[in-house]
Amino acid sequence: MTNSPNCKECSRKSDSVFSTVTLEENTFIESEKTCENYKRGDVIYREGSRINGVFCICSGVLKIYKTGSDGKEQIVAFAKEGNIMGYRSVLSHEPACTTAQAIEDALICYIPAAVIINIVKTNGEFALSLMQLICKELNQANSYIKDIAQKTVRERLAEVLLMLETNFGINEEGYLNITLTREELANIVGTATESVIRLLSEFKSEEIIVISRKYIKLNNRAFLKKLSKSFS
Amino acid sequence: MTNSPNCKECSRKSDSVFSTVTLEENTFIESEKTCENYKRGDVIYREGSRINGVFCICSGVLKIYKTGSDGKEQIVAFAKEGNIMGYRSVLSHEPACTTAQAIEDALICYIPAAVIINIVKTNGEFALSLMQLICKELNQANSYIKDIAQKTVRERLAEVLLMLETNFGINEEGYLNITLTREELANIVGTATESVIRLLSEFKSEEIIVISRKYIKLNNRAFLKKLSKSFS
DNA sequence: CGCAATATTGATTCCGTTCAAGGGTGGTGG
DNA sequence: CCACCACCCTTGAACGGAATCAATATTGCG
Repeated sequence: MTNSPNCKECSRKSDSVFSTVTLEENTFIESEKTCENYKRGDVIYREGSRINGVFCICSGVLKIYKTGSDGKEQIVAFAKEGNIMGYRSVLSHEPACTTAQAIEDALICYIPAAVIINIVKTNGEFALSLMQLICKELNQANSYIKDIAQKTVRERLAEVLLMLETNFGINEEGYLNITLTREELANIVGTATESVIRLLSEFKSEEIIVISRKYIKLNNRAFLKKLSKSFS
Repeated sequence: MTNSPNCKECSRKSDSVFSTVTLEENTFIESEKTCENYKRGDVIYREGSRINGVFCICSGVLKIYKTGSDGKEQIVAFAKEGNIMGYRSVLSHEPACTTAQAIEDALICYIPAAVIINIVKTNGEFALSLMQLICKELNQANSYIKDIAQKTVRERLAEVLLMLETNFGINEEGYLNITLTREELANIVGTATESVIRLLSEFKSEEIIVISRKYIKLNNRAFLKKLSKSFS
């Protein structure tokens, strides 16, 4: 429980579903929500646990993953400022099907389930935009099923690097605005850590990327795009 | 355009989202919908094409797939009676992101986009149940990403066989109520046709399954379940 | 009946995993 | 302040699962 940010600010953030809530709904949310700070590594909610509300990210970055039977994580999404999480469990009254963990310090709001469900039922525009959001995620998930099934690890790594740039942008020096461990990168691509390391150093020696510590810069997007075989 | 089935019948079918539409909405849908028969192999809509309505399946079975850059299909879902398709494109006003093709002769209704969107906006219960449906698919998709990334082909084939039984049931002799080509099976599992054939004949010689032509009977569910490492 | 699609089996290759060992880095506490 | 420890990164070697290529066999439809 810390300094509470203003939801009206959040709702203006890019591609937030909350752009369709009315002023009074906004006020209602404000009055019912709580906020909390999380440190890198903190788990916001865990796969299998009960959630009784949704989480909105004011700042920071989370990874959303499923854990395999051998304990290996598969990252299925990231969440950053303006994003909403946990709606699946809330809407379906089911335990969380993923784990959400901070990879950067984060400030996150919590909105009780009843508030969200009420708005979904009474505000058709909000329901529609939330649906569009879920549909988009569904499409991305289906695309990724195809990619993991059909592409090589090299192709998928190229794709993931481009996705990270699109999703998180670059800083003034051109480096990706996100740092992941090699293991986390492997857990997105769906491969072994060693494979990611080998391929990154291949890309580096082919001058497709530049690596400085944990920071990565894409040097040849056209090549990566061609390699990734993604035409979106 | 053929003999038009009654939507009230459809809406009673198991797990149909239409169970939440009101009587008058139902009547409205009836008056606006059109129906069509499709033969095995017919494509209902193709990835990239525009759809201006949703499809409801009265009878028959479809495969929903994405096509990779080399033309290989990745099946991401099946649709059978009571299911709805194409809502993603309708809700988001985007081209279809998958192809839907009949693998059994099918009778399919078409409901114009405006009708569905109108009901979503005005009937909160319907919006909610449609959302729950999409969320369920999203969760299944994310689970499958993890599975393809982490499990062996053998494990995934076991999982797919169990899924087919759950989804389509068995006939009086215990055989799966669906027949797929080996290639289609491979396109679900995400592997090569030859690999599926080899593994099926392994399962057969281990007496885990029985194969009679295109028909498959699961003989040892417990073993398949253990093998698949799925605990759902 | 004949052709085309589907299924099967074998041989070979190779991509990626696994196992192993060593080097680097950052954070913490004495 | 720096020494130590845990964690992360890197590289090498060997193995193995699955893809690919190739050559039939079988099925079922027109």
